[in-house]
Amino acid sequence: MASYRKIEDKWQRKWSEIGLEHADRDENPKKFMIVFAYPGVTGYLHVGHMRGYTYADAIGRYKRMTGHNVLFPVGTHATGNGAITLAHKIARKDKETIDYLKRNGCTDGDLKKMKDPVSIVEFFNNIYVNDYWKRFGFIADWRKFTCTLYPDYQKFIQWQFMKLNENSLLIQKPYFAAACTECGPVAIDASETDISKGGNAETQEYTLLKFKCNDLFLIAATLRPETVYGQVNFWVNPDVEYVKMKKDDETWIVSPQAAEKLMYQKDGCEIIGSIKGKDMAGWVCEAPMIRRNIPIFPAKFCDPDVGTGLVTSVPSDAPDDWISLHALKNDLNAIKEYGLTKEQIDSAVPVSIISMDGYGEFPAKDIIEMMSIEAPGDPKLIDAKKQVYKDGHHTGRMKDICGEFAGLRVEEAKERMRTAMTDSGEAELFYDLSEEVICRCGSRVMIRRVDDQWFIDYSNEELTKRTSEHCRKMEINPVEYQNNVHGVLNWFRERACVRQGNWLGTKFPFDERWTVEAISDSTLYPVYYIISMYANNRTISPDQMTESFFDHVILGKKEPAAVSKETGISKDILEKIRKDVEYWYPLDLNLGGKEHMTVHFPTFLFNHAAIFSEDRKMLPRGIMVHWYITGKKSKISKSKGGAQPIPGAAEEFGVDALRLYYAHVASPFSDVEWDEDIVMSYRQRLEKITVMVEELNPASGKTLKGTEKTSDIDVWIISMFSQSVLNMHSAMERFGLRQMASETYFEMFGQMKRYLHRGGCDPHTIRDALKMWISAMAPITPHIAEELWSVCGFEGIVSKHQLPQDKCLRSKIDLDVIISEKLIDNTVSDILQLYKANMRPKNRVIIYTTPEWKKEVERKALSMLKKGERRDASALIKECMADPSLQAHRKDIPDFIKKMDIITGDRIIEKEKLLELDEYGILSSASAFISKEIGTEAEVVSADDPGRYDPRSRSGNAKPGRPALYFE
RNA sequence: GCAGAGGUAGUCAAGUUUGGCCAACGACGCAGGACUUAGGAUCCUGUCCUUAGUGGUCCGAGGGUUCAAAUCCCUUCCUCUGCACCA
Repeated sequence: MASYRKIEDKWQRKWSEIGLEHADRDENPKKFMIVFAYPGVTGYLHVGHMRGYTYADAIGRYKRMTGHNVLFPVGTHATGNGAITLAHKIARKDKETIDYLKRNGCTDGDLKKMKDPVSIVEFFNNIYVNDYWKRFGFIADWRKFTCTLYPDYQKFIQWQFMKLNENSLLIQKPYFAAACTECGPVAIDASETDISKGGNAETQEYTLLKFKCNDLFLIAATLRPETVYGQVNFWVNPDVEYVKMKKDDETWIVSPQAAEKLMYQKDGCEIIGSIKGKDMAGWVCEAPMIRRNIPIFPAKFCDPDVGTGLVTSVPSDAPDDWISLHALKNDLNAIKEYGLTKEQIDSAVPVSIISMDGYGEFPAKDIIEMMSIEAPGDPKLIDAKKQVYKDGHHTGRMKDICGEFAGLRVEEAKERMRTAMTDSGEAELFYDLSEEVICRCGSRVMIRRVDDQWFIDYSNEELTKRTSEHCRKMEINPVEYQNNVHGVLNWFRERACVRQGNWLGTKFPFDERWTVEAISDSTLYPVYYIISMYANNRTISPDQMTESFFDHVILGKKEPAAVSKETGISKDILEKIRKDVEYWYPLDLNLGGKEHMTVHFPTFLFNHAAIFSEDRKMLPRGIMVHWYITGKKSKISKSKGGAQPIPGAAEEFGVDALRLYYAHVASPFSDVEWDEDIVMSYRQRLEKITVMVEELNPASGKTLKGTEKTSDIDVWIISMFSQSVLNMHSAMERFGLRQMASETYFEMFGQMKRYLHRGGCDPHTIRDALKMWISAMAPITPHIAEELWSVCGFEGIVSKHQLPQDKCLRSKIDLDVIISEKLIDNTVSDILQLYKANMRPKNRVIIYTTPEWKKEVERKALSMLKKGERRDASALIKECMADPSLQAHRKDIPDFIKKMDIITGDRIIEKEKLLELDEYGILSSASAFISKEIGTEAEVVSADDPGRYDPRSRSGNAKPGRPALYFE
């Protein structure tokens, strides 16, 4: 066989030549439309990414081979700032980036072309299509390729937002977003795509508590508003110079850093002066909620970067407060230095406010003792704080002292108390990041209030209900996701859908200062694949893609004549596109990685439900989620410099070996660790199969010198193959690619091996079997399948061949033959089992068949079972005793019945067949084969032969399907 | 925190929905043999202990239901994943 690369090229060219990839509407009512969630254009992909894409192609090919007209379009998602960031890095010759690009095959010439974001997207679009998808032999309709930056795609997105608006699903309200002071909104995630530091930061919601002190308000920020009943004093950092900030008609005191942050979130802020921390020590202020005067004490743990730099003290539940208060009480110098009075110090007595499992009166004290923390500033205090916070949140209840909140769980009290205080004007909300975040540009990222943010209202109850109901009718895999997608839909709230700043994407149609963000422009797009070709081949221009145009072709609204007049698109073309949409939609399967479960898939479902609200037959039919290929020990062969590039892997292993690897290595619903040795073992498996098929090749005429008479074994192989293909069909109803692969590359291979081993050699049988086998290979390993198909001289190309269907397959399955062959195999393996126990025959093995009376007893048991009677040994014994034909064996019957297996379900039919078998005939005619297998002469003796040779009375061990044995 | 997934023999990994062909598919690894090639070979056999085909133990741990549990129920330990302007 020629090299993999040659074979791959040859057949890919062939498929293209005959237009296999073109998906056009026709008269076939069975259509299948499949997409995978298109990738974001952020650089090269690696071998892990091909897993899901390969599933999509294999499913598409399978559907094509089972009578479907298949549409499998592909595209890319370039919205966002990935390409912008990359362009910057290339421009400033960032070493890491350049190395990474070159490692993946990027040349200096390519680099020169990658000057601006758009050319970068074009560059990668080309790589994805040619080096990944075409290289892997995908049969996708390339004419329909689209990218989110294309002007026609953007017209589609604008239309989509008009429709959302029409359905009252766009709302505007203030929003607190992470944003760079220079670049605008940024995404904070661990991969740090937008930012250079702080990927693990979280947005925290603080409650700003206002402490009145004459005409000033000291502002403390807390994450635990429920602890206000435990406030006994207030902390300032004596070393910090705080600012006085005018806030509407109040004057607030906060740290300078906090003032800056507040100005991004609140109106009417103005810095009007400053005040030293140490000057405030010794003051008294009024605590919110409890309305009690508490003293202000100095403490160095107040960090001006965290919250407001001022802290309210709840020693009962805050370890920092407990230990600082304790330290202060013993620090006479400090008391003197800051002019604190003894009364003040004595007044600060911890108040027990929350009861928690595993803690006493003062949780803060307990944890400090448990962790043996001795002084303020101990780094262990961070963990102590987290622990108390967590335990309190889970198990805590408010004590009686907490007024109207007494008895509430902490979780609930937190919400209620915060609301009570914000309502009364004693508190306000404030958002901050849990750690410092720095933008790619070097500026600090802050939480900024955006007054007129647009949202898609996914919290809309009617929409959620409708979407959720539709999900029940869908085919969603894995079933776990089908079950909990409803929870995800309910959990969805409004989602900010547009943003400002440096960002590639579609302009928001109602306000062009905004750009549609990356999730919201990739929800309804599968339907656009049906239309994109007409824009790609310039049948229509983006200008002509007006609201009416999409209303007509997607929703079937408006008269074609009117739309034609408005857009200048001919009526014929409009009708053609509309018919295409009606033909291909709904989408049959959307396939994507597990990361899509909580964001993309829900919005995909929501948007379809929203936009096709009047045409429910257009709602998607299926979703399949797949898990990842991960790097070895969390890094994909990092020693070799990162993940293996796709073209290199294709070269090394061959595309089909990789495709088989993805399909078979594990369930799609679990992560797999990339391991080259395992990929190699799949390559070897394909080689074994190739060698076997080539040797069997009916066209070569070099083997097959047998009797050429159809025998049991020929019936057997066709039965087994039919059963395997039948199993494939039933597995593929839920897209069970792994089982399909298992049947084809393991079961059928093993069956063919056994057929040859057993002496099978009928050319007609082999021809029929190969046809089935090779066509079963075509969805997963199409190149090798085509090559073998052609080597065997079969007509046409296998990718267009139809797999035999259920009815035809069932008619070819001969259960009797399958069971007789199983009897033979069982006999052989029983004998080998005895060899294992170190028993070896000196001369020969005698095989005794089952006596008729035992079969009769089992028949009676079966008929009782079939009548629906419970298995009842004593009734069965009675019935057998009464049967005159069993008289001779009365003594053995009870013992035999006790040892009988329990049979249920489908096995009843099999058992019935087994009881009708002519064991003696079958085993006698297979005795030559058996002898060969066991390496000793085998002789078959009927148990019902009264004069049989049976020196050790072994024949009594026989039962139906399991002959008795005697070694001598 | 919220939500979800999972622990199966040396390794990877099926089986769990619907309890009974389960000592538990398969692959890899390992051992022995065949062949005779220098190929990441191929073919056969074995791979928990024990044994005339039996019996014992076994599916994270501990209980329970049942004639029967890897599978159902409860408790417990451990691991992993996703969480919204990141696709």
